[in-house]
Amino acid sequence: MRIDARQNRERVLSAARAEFTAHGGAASLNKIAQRAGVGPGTLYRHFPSLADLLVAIIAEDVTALCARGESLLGHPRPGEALREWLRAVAVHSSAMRGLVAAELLGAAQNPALSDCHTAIRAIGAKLLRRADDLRAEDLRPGRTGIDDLLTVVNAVAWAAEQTAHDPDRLDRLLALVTRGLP
Amino acid sequence: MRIDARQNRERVLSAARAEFTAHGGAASLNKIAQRAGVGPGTLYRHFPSLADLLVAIIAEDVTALCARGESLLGHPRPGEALREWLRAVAVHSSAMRGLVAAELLGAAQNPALSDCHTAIRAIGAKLLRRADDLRAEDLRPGRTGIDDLLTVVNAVAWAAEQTAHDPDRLDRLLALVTRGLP
DNA sequence: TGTACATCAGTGAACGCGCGTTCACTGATGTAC
DNA sequence: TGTACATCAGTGAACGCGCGTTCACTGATGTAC
Repeated sequence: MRIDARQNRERVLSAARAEFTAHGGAASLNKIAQRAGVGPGTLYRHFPSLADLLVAIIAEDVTALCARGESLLGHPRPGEALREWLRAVAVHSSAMRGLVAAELLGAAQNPALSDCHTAIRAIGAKLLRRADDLRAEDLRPGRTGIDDLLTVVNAVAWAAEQTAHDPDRLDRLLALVTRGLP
Repeated sequence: MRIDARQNRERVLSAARAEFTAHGGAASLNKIAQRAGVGPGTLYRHFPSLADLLVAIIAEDVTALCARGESLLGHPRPGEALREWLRAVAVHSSAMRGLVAAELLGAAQNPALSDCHTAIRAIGAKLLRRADDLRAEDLRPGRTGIDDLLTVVNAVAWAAEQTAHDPDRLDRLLALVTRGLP
């Protein structure tokens, strides 16, 4: 890829993050291009659809999230590891006015985002199983599955973004929601 | 109010419910008018802004929700009463693709919706306090407040609407979230 | 009860706007010699 | 190393579209006599 092309791609991604953060899902592609200092045609050359743009933005974070999860698999206290990772998921999902949470929950409709969702789910399932194993006597059919757990974490991440900003709220809601976990 | 005016008002409200249910926050006022069989001017005469339309729709449900809460204050098992009412809140908030949940969480920005939010909060606080009182020995500074509780309930109601429809999901998520409540 | 009229709700074409998207043209980059 | 050229990224005016919103006009309703 040509140097200027790569630079423009980065500038578009950066502008898109800013616009999505400012306006959530109502962000405009023309304004993203304008903020990036490129013409709309340039934006389209790099990202044929809005979904491509979102995937590119989200994918970077998801990679980091999965790496974090992998390393937490070696944490001496599995329950704590799970909570720490769920908090990282929530922070990630809070981005861009909760747009990330909304997209990930509806990821089934979008093949590219679906990969992100699958990756998160996989590492989350490992962390949850490891935490569960420590008290195997509690294993019961109805124990929380990773899908419901991630759905709830995404939900509170989104909710925390919808109201006036309160720095402690996300942690309070997460505590409420993960109460009863190993 | 003239008879035909009242009929049109009802038809607009009904069409709006249908359009919001189909398209969430992306519903179009012109299409609502079209579906109702009235001109756009008629819609504007009854509801000068989209917020007015939403408030009118939501307010009806909120009234019923508060009445339900009041009657549940006489329920012999306060904890069960609280859960039952929270489920009713969740069902209400799920309406229109989660738009109701989103609006109620951001209600602070909208005076009219804010009244709905306040009414719900008031009856919820009563139900929660009644449930808490039964085990007063557990009263601790960090016990869940009604605001966080309602936020979480709205959050899961919204989340349940974002994904493919699974009739059991809402109840599972609510159970997860209210685990640890009196 | 019947009729004439004033009121006000309803109409819908039309407006301006910003959106997503296209494409003929320009020009910078990287390469081959 | 220097130069000529082919490639392909960038440009941005322009398009069609559907949106929210307006307003001069029509007509139904309810009332007064």
